[in-house]
Amino acid sequence: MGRYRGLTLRILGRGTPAMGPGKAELIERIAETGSISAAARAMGMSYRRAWQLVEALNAAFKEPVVVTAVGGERGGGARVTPYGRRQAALFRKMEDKASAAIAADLKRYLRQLR
Amino acid sequence: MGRYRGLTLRILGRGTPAMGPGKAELIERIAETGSISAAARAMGMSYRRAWQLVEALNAAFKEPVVVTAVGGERGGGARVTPYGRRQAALFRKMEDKASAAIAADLKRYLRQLR
DNA sequence: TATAGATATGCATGCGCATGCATAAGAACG
DNA sequence: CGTTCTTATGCATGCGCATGCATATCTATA
Repeated sequence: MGRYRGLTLRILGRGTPAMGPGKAELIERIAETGSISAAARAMGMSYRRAWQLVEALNAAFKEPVVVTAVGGERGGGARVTPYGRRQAALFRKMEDKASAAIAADLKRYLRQLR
Repeated sequence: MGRYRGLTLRILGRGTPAMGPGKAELIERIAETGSISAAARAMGMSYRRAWQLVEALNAAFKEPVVVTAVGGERGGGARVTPYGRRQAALFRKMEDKASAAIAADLKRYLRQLR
């Protein structure tokens, strides 16, 4: 999982979430493992859901984020495009910047929680 | 509704969302209208859900965010405590700061969305 | 050729959650 | 008192969505 920051950031395109912690992690896991199913297993989510998230990502962005190839035994699989890697990395950077920008306020805020 | 920023910020206490755009708006509406039910109507949500969110808020924070009084015909209703007002306002401020901190990145990001 | 493992997709089942309805009880006002 | 409007709570119904299972198809390897 992404490390705990006490905050969640989500990017909305036309009201609907286009990128968030879940999709970012999925992209990173696919980049690591080279397959959607392995990434799904690693994250404890169903292959179906992971596949739908990939579909949503590719539909949301102007260029492909993940490209897939059918077949097993290392014949097929999924690769994150350089473009997709950039989007995931940029999202992480935005998370960091947002987190840093409100760090002081957030610290006080969290102290008000039971 | 809160104005569109292309982003959503949520504050997590122990992993569970303690404050976000929905709860913040609910607090603001209750402050305006003086009742949970009127706030719920204004937001198009069921009274039940609004009441549960208020319950969750009061449970999440160390001090009461909303205090209620039974009765109608302006006898009862709900008031947002000064403490609750501060928490909602501080959340809005964090939204602004986070938004400002990533504004440039976000602008480029949104341009990558279909 | 058989096997393993991957994408891609449909479908039934189930579960969580939101809604809606009902109810109780209280408070001000005519 | 009766009406109105509120908080507070329970409960049944329904809906959306995630899971799980099944299937089809494909690819490399043994």
